[in-house]
Amino acid sequence: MVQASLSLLVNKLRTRTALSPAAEAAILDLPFTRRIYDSPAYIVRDGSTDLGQCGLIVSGFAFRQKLTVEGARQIVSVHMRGDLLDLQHLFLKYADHNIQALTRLEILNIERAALQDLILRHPSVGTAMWIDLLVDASIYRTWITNVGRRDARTRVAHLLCEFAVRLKAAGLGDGGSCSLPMTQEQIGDAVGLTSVHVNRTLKALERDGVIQRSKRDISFTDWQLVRRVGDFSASYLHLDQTSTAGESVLQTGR
Amino acid sequence: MVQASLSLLVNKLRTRTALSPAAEAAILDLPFTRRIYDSPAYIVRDGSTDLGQCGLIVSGFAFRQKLTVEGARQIVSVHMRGDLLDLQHLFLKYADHNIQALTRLEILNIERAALQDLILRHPSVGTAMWIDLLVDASIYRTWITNVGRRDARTRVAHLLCEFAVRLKAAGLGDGGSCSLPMTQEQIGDAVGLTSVHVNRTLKALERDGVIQRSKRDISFTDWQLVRRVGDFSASYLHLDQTSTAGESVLQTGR
DNA sequence: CGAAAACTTGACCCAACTCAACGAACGTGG
DNA sequence: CCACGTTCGTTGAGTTGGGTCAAGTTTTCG
Repeated sequence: MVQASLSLLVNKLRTRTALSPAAEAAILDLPFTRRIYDSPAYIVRDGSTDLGQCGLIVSGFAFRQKLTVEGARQIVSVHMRGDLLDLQHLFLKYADHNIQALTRLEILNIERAALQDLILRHPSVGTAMWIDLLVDASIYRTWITNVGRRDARTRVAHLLCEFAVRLKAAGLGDGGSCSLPMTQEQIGDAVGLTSVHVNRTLKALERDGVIQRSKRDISFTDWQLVRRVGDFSASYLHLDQTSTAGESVLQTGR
Repeated sequence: MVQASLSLLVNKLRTRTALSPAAEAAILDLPFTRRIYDSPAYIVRDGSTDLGQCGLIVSGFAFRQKLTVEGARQIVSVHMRGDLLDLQHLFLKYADHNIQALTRLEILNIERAALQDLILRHPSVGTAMWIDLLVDASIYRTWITNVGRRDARTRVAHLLCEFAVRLKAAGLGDGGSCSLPMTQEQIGDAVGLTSVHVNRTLKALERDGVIQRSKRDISFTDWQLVRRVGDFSASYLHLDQTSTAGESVLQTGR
């Protein structure tokens, strides 16, 4: 049970780079505490200097978010099972954004000091986390591009594609759907639109046969079509970091 | 002369975390080659697997950029003296964006292997670079927010504020101006607007006394005013990582 | 079962875009 | 150092994608 949780971290880091057996053992030996958050709970607050823990998501979803003076909210990333939340703050003095639970969230907290120590002792772990950071940065760049230069239809479709691929990579979906627990307002906050316009956009995508919806579940029958509509190529997710061949989670189109 | 160049890297990393004398010496001993790029030259191309070098900017400016299928361009970051360009790709198999020279650019190329080795031998260097990565990520998050949730006036002012602060931190400006060698089209590509609208926005900011312009130089007399107009707080730049007190490059307003 | 939250839909509006023309600055070669 | 082509900046007129407001309707959940 205990092992099962930290092995999630091992598996995650393994997708980033090869780990030595000693490193894997050391990860499984990390001390941790378990914690549950309920939906709108803050896990980290912007400006907080209390960054002693690093959270690993075991189940549920979380998102990072920033607010403008006007009170507008921008979701800058969404995280799921296997993601490390506080790598982004591991060496910083204070948080520069908020992290919030999107759903009921099961977190495994690891002491910052233990993690820093682990990285020192096992460089491959440091490398894996470094790569994780790089992938996050790549996603940020893609989101800037998405929000800055694509129209509503493309933006929303792109987001759906990203989630479908990431959910599958996290072992949570089949790649052809995304049962994302986001409200339309939250989707809007992620792609820089209003909830009203997200609603119209989703309806249009459904009308055009690009997506199917039932409740909050969104699915695709024609992956190539969604990809095209969303101007999506999965390469920025760097899911093939460790694979030698070109086997990929989904056809990425690069 | 040779030392003078790599000492730029030492100084840069020192702003991220304390370095051991041995680490500093090791940095100064890194083998490198110098290279000049002229303005629209590509330094790294999206998809490239040729990521053997890591470039340090000695003089000039560079930017990262992504293109959509529609051919629209989004500039996702701008870099200046002291910035490390390829930390973003150091452990990845291929580039996920383009890096281009914004001006004539003097780069100091360090072998990826030498850098990886340095990080292994001197953990403080790894930490400093890690922090550098974290700050880049923080800037990305801020840009997503800027592009996704602010109006044109605020967006442009925010960008100008960021550059003023970063230029000063890089020893290139007085904090009250930014002589940025960007065309209005490039500014537009950075904030998700058209060049025409950037032009109108800059004129409006000038008319309202927020900025002054002569040629491409933009300056502020009233920093607090620009900050307010741009909804800017410098905290996301984490410039006070190593300072113990609250001394800051500019009044950051947090 | 009832209240609150989320989703829909319509009518109207406006910030930013497009297109287009022109002027200013810049660099390059003769 | 000047002529000239090219890039960059400026401005106007008209258009539009997405926002706002507001009133339902449906879903969710205690």
